Amino acid sequence: MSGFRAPRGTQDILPEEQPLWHYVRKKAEEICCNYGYGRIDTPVFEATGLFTRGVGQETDIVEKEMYTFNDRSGGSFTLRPEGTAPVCRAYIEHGMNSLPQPVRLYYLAPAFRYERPQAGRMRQHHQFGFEVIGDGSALVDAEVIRLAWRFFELLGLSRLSIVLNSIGCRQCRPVYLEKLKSFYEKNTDKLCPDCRVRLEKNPLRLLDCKQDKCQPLAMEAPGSVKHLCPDCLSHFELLEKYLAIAGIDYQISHRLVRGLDYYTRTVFEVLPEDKGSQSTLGGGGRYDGLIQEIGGRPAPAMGFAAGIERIILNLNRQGISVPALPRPDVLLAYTDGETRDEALAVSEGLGSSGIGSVLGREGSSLKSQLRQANNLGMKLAVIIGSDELREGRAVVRDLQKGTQETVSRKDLGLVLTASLNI
RNA sequence: GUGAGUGUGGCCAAGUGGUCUAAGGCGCCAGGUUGUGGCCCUGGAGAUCGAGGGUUCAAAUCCCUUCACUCACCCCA
Repeated sequence: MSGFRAPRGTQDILPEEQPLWHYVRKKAEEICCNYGYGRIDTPVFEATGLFTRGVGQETDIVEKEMYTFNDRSGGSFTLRPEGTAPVCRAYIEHGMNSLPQPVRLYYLAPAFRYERPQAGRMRQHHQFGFEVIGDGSALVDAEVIRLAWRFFELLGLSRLSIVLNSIGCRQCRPVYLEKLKSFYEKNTDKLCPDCRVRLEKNPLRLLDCKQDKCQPLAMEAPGSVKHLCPDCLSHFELLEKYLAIAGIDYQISHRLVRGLDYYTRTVFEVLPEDKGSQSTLGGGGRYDGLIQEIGGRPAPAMGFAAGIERIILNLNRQGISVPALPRPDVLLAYTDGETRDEALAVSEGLGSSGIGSVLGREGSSLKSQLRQANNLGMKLAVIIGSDELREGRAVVRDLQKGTQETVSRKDLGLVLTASLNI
């Protein structure tokens, strides 16, 4: 094993894995187009401040996971750790608030976080996400959840579930957090060490602690839904109604909180049945304050992002097979320099009529070229030897049936098209 | 950042102090007469046994260090 390897937490996606990747991306684009979303691609790095302000100074992402560097101008930049803030930046930068609202955008892009890799967690991973900006209606919340759900359905994944919660807004959340803190303060002796820190720093996180000793407390702790202000409550009730109409099942969990500071009101996740660690397939929520936070005119928004690596993990676990990618079915074999030149010309000719082909390896015997054809899984081999060259013919060998015929080279395109059912 | 496990040719893998200048399988390459694959047969290429140091007459095999990978915690997609 020689010196260089892919950096820790990154991976090469080899040709044999590409059909899965292609499948997921294609389904994502398909469904987004149907729901009226336009694709957006943003730079792989952004000004660091976009994330420290947008995602939140207190989050793990900003505190310890960002790939930040200075370029030669001295400016500080960061490899995108998540997709929402950049999309919002683009929305503001391009004046999309003067487009008909809401604006619907989706993206397929890599994201980078400095973490210890493990199953389903990479330093470079890939997200499929979509955002609806400029409409605060619960109808939009329902739309994002529907789209997320229908996407997984379209992929063929089954036995997934949606977990839903509302964590309130600037008005009601502080009140709720006080309630939560006072509940936990009465029970500090029953908390794990981590949770004692959380109590001060980020009380919401107390709720999703996985330590056994914290479980009972988290179950009993006051839920945010019971402490929503009237506006947030009616928003949440409307969302439930819309989801019911759409026929989407979900469970409400007051223990669902998400790690990014920008969420308001609705938060949700999509989980597979066999919840291991790092199992969340995707998550999202409403972020009504983000656009303003990063310098835009206030605009409500709602979005979702899924991890493509985790999707593929689950496609594999559920044994879902995906279509193969197109590939040539013909190998052109030859026997010497002159026939090689002719084979090259034939390959070009076939290519221009839409028939892909691969030339046999230079210097290989005919036997060896046919072996190559077999190893490559070719359906047909076309053999041009000196006899064929002289007579204006070619041998078309069917590698599956083991039969062959000699045809005029003028007709080769037609013969191949017929045998390949193109 | 913390904890555990693993590390022998592209892949799987035997070997736990000398017979290892490392078995076997897959894959790859080539041959099995005259221009023809897939099965079979034969041959070939390919490993400083993750790296560095130590113990020993002798180490892939023991000790130390280090790196990487895997899994889990944390957190998230």
